[in-house]
Amino acid sequence: MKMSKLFVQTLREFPSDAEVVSHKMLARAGYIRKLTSGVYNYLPLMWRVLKKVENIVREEMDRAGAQELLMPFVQPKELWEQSGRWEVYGRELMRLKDRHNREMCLGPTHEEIITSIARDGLKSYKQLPVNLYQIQSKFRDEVRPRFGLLRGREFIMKDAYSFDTDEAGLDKEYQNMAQAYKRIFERCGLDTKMVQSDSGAIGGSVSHEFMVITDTDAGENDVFYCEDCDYSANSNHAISTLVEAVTDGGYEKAEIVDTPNTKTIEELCEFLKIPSTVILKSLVYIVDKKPVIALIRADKEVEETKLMNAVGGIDIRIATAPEIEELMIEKGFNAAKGFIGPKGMDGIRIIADNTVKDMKNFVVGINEADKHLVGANLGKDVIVEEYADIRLVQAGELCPQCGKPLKVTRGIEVGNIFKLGTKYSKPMNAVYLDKNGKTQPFVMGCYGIGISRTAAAAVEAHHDEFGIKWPLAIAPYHVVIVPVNIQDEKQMEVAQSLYEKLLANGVEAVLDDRDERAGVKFKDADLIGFPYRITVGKTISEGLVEYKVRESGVQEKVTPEVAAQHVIDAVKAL
RNA sequence: CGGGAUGUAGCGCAGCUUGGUAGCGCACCUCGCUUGGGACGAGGGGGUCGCACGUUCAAAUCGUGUCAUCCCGACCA
Repeated sequence: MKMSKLFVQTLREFPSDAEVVSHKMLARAGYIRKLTSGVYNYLPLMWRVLKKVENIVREEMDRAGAQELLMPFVQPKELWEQSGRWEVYGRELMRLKDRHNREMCLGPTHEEIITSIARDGLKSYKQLPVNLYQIQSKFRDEVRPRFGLLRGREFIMKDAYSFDTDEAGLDKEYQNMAQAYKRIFERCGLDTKMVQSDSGAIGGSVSHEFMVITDTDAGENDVFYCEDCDYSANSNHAISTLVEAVTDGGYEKAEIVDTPNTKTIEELCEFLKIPSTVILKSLVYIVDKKPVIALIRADKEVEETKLMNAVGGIDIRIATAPEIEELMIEKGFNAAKGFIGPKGMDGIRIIADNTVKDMKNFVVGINEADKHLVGANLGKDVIVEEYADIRLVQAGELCPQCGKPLKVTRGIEVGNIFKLGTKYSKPMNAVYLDKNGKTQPFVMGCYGIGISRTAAAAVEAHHDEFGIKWPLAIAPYHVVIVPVNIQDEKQMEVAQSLYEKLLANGVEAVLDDRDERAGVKFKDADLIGFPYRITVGKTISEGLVEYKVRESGVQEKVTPEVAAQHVIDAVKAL
């Protein structure tokens, strides 16, 4: 490709609406252009990158035995009613009506569709196992799209679905996919961590996420991991062993004491001269529009997804101050934000974290302003009927596998694998006949990779102040050849023949034939992120060109033949 | 959902307070000059100032509404 013909416009400045690196870089370097919130045009450079990621995914999925197909973007309501998700998926599901007023949606994922395909096409155990996948645009009407391609409303995803006769078969395929994913991300030049995760709205029991580790805001997930063993988990699923702490308040009897102006845990600790580990904290959440009280040791935080799962809900948020006051008044108390407690909250579901079990003679709110009950005990002063792990792990707590302190980092989720079991096959009556002629529901798994997110994550992981440093395997082009002065016949001649030689050897090369000053070409090359650059300049009089590696910054003066060979070898090694 | 901010040329912005028929930098086109890290000079093309209604002789500018975009928040007791 000649640079003069390449459809790209680099900008001098970062667009004002971008805040994360990948969004800034991709927009400024002319890869993407926003059409509307969370929806982007993939310009030619971007499309080349996306196709490369897709092809790597395709090759590895095929190698793993999966078969590609393509399902529709528009889906009928009826199938979603069969799975029960039409009601529960919420506003993220983009719904629309056709001219006959029939309700449809834009597919955010394809469990319903693939299950209907399997239901119709897989009749016998002899046809199993099967793994079907597609690469396609998805639409999710996010509450707040941001971070460019990392959290778009429309994005490209690879989604695969496996069908097995039993759990053992599913386990095997799950491992098979985990291996395929490792190869895929490695080939894309990404370091990923496979972490345990909650299975979320998609449902099912076991799941793992593949995270690109980053230390920026672009990583929207907290990942807890152990450096001494292989334990790692998303914060919504992580567990830990607590460091030992004082959980006995030491009070000799239960009594109500005045605790003026102690609306926060810190104020209460200071006033009573006690550690927060002997305070029982009461938090009000609204789960599926109904209040739920969560009890937890006050030095710990509640993990909302865990709480939601414990309750069995599908939507959760912390209650607002007015809602809390309303609840207190409804139960016959005066509004006293900061002093709420479980006592007298009849009819409200109360769930206590497991940390509460060990607490003795503790301090707890009693729904009265400026007062707390000290020396409280379970079964007497606080009645708990439901315990669960609803605690957010904190760095420094101990690894559940080996007992060493856990660390935390941020991660970008680029892939996930789920064991669905019969979550969809049962309600949708997707069954096959087993050896005994008996109908059985498929045992399913599903496996996703965010193609566009993977590309953006690669930029997050590989860039510097000057621009993108694409891994060779997913770079839009492998190399740019820069003749410093296109008026110089010798330079152009060498550049042109280098260009042709590289093309002939299967290298994707760009010849920067623009009549621009060298600085402009270098800036653009760095911004766009060509993995290699060959500069043909003054030193051509000595028969030398400059060969430069974008990733390392290493450059050397070599003959055109040697420079070409470097690139050809690198590309062949892919 | 709540709060805040912003919509003026492809991108980044000024002009708005104090109404008078739109400007700067980059990008783009032409010519000259220049050619190793975003040169310089001259000339040029491109905008119903987000949209609607209103006030006014006159609206980018004032008012109301609306749409869009971005950020923050959604109370940890």
